[in-house]
Amino acid sequence: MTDAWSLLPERAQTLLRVLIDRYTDEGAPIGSRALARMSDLNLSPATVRNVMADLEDLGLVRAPHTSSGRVPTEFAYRLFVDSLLTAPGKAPVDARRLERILREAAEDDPQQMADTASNLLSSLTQFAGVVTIPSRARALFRQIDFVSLSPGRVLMVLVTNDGGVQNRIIHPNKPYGQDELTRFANFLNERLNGQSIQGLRETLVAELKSTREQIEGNLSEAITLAESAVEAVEDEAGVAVAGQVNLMGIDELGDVDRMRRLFNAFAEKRELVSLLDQCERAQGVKIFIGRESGSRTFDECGVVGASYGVDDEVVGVLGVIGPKRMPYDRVISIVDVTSRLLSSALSRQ
Amino acid sequence: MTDAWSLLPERAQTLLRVLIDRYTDEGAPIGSRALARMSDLNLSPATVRNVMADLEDLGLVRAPHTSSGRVPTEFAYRLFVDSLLTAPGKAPVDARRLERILREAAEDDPQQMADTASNLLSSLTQFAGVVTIPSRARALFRQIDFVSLSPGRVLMVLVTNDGGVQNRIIHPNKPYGQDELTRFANFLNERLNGQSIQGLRETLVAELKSTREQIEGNLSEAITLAESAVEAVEDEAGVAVAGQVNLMGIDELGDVDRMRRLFNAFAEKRELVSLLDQCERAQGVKIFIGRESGSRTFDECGVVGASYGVDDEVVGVLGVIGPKRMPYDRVISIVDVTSRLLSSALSRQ
DNA sequence: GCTTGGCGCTCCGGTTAGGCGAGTGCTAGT
DNA sequence: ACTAGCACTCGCCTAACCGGAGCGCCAAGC
Repeated sequence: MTDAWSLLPERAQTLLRVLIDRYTDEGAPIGSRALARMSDLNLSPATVRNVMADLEDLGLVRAPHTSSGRVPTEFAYRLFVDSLLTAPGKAPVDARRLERILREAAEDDPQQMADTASNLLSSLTQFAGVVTIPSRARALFRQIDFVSLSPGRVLMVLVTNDGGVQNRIIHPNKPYGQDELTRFANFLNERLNGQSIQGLRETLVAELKSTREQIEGNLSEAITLAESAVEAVEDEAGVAVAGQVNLMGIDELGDVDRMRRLFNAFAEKRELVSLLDQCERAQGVKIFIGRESGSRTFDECGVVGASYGVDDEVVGVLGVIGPKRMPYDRVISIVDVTSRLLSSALSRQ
Repeated sequence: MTDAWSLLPERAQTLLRVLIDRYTDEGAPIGSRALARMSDLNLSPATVRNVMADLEDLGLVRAPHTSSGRVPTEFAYRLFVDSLLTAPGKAPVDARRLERILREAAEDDPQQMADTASNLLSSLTQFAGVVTIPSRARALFRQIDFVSLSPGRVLMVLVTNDGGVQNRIIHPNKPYGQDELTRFANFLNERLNGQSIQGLRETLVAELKSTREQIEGNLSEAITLAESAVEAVEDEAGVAVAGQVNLMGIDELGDVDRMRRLFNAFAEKRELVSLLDQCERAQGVKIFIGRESGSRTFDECGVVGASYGVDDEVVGVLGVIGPKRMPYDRVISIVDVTSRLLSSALSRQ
C-alpha cells in the first residue's frame, strides 16, 4: 500500500487531520463551520462542505444522518495512523523517569515488571494497559528444589536466571523422603545449570537414557519430576492488565451488554492474549482499529501494541486498548517508548 | 436486640416476606393488588394497603413516591436477614461436589485455592465472589533458599508447610557468593524448621544475640536476610476476586460513575480487604446491607461474608458482594457452606 | 372491630406536537 | 475557484397530554 494519505489534496489532508483531532476528543460530529474556524486555512464553511463531500465519496468521512456534522471513518483513522507511523514520532514522554521505574521493576520478578508496565501504560494513556508476562521458556535454568510436604505431595520450586520463580505441587508415584528428594535436586542442579528451559525437555530425555544404564539408584525418577517443572513453565501464560476501569463509561463502547463482554474478555484473558499475539510478528508498533482486530468483542476498540524482548528475540507483547477514537499519536509514542524501555531494562540486568 | 421480626403481627410478617421476595427479583415497587394476589392469605388489596401503612410507620417499607407500590427498606432487609440467621439454614447446594473441588484446589497452593473458591462463589450466586488468601503468617517454616542472581542481587525463596511459596529479590549490603548463601540457608533451615512464621522475628532476634557471641563466621548476616523473608510474608495481602462482571448492569448500583468507583475498589482491593476483615471477628455469617458497610463505595451493595480457618483459628475471610436487593437466604447458605468446606479442606490436608 | 369495595386523587411513563439550532446541498453570483 | 444565501432536513428539548397503576380515605358489611 503506497501512502494513500499523502495522495490526498493538501487541503483535504489538513481538514481531515483537524477533523480527526477534534472528533477524537469531543466524540461528536463536527460541522463545517466549526471546522472552517478551527483549521487556520481561512476558508468559508461552504468550501469546507465541498471538501467534505469529496472525502465522503472516498469513504473517509460520513454523516451519521442527513445534515449533521461529519465523523471520520475507520478507514480514515487507518490512513491517518499509517501516516503517523511513517513519520518520525517524537517522544513527548519523560523517558528518563519511565526508564528508572521500569528498571527497578525489572530487577524484581517478571510478574512485577509486567504489573508495573501495564500500570504505567494505563495511567499515561488513561486507557487500559496490557502486558504479557514473559514466558520463562527462554530463561536459563538456575536451580531446582523439591520439598516434601506430606507423603505423596512434593513441592517443586524452579528458579530461573531472570529471578523468576515457578512452583507447583506434584504427586509422584512413589512417596519419597526429603533426603531422597534433596539428592534428586542436587543431581539435577549439577547437570542442568545454565541450560535454557526451552531445550530442557530434550536434555532430560537424553539424560534419562544415559542414566538408566547406570544403576545409580533411582535418579531417573528425578528426571520425571523435573519434567513436571517444564510443564509448569509451559502452562503459564500470564498477562498483566491495568486500568480497565478507564474504559468504563466511554459511551461509544456501547450498551451495558457490549461493555460486559469487553470486561469479560479482560477477565478471561484468553482472547486478549490472542489479540496481542498478533503484534509479535510485527516490527515496531502495530495497530488495530475497530474490526481490524478480527474479534467481535473489540470491534469498537482501538488497539496499539508492540513487542518487547532481548537481543532481537521477542519475549513478550504489550499494548493499550481504548476506544477507536483515540489520540493515536500520543498513544503510539507511549507504547513505542515503553516497549523500548522495557526491552532495554531487560537486556541490561 | 431481641428478634424484632417475630414481634410483628403474623400477617405483616408474611406480607413483608412476600414483598421482599418479589422485590428481590423484580427490583420494582410492588403494589397492593399484586401483593394481595401473591400472598395466599386471600386478602383484599385494601387490607394489604392498611398493613402496608403500618409497616411504613415502622420504617419497614416505603413508597418511592405518592401512590406507587412499596419497597422494603434496608431496615426491613436487616430484620429479615436476622430472622434467617436464627432460623436453621438448609443447604440447598450440592455440598458433595463443592467439597471435592475445594479439596483438590487446597492441595495446590493457597493462591489457587482462593481463586477456585471465589470462582465458585461468583458462579453459584451470580454476584462477585471474594476470598482473601490466607496469610502465611500462621503457617510453619519449612525451608528457605537463597539463590545468587548477580552480584548484589539475591533471590530468597521461602516455603511454608502449607505448600505456599514466597519469593522476593533482596539486595544485601555485601555481595555473597552462592557457597556462602547456601551455608546461610543450611544454618537457617536447621534452626527454624517447624517454627511459625509469626513468631519468627523474635526467634531471629534471639538467635542473632546468641550467634554474635560465637565468632562463627558471619552467620548473623543470614539472620538479616531471613528477616526480609518475614517482611515478604507480612507485605502480602492477597485477595482473589471473581465475577465482578456480574455486577455490571445491575441498575440500582447506579450511574456509570458509581459503578466505576465500585470497580475501582475491586481493582485496588484495599477497601475490599478492610470491608471483609470486619467479618473476621464474627462467628458464622456476617452481613452488611447498604450503608452498614460504612464505606461509601458499597452503600448500594449487600455483602455476605464469613471467615474460614483451621482449628478455631481464623486464617481468611470470604464473601459475596452484590446489590442490596439480593436473595439473602440463598447467598447466606452458599457462603456458609463454602466457608465450612474451605475450613475442612484446609484442616485435613 | 376488622375487612372490604368504591371513589377521588397523585404520580409516573410514554407519546405527541411544536420550536430551535445546527448543518447540509444546491445554486447563483463574484 | 470561492463564497453567500436559501430552503430543507434532522436531532433534540420542552411542554402538554393521556392512560395506568396505585394509594388514602371513607363508609358500608360481616
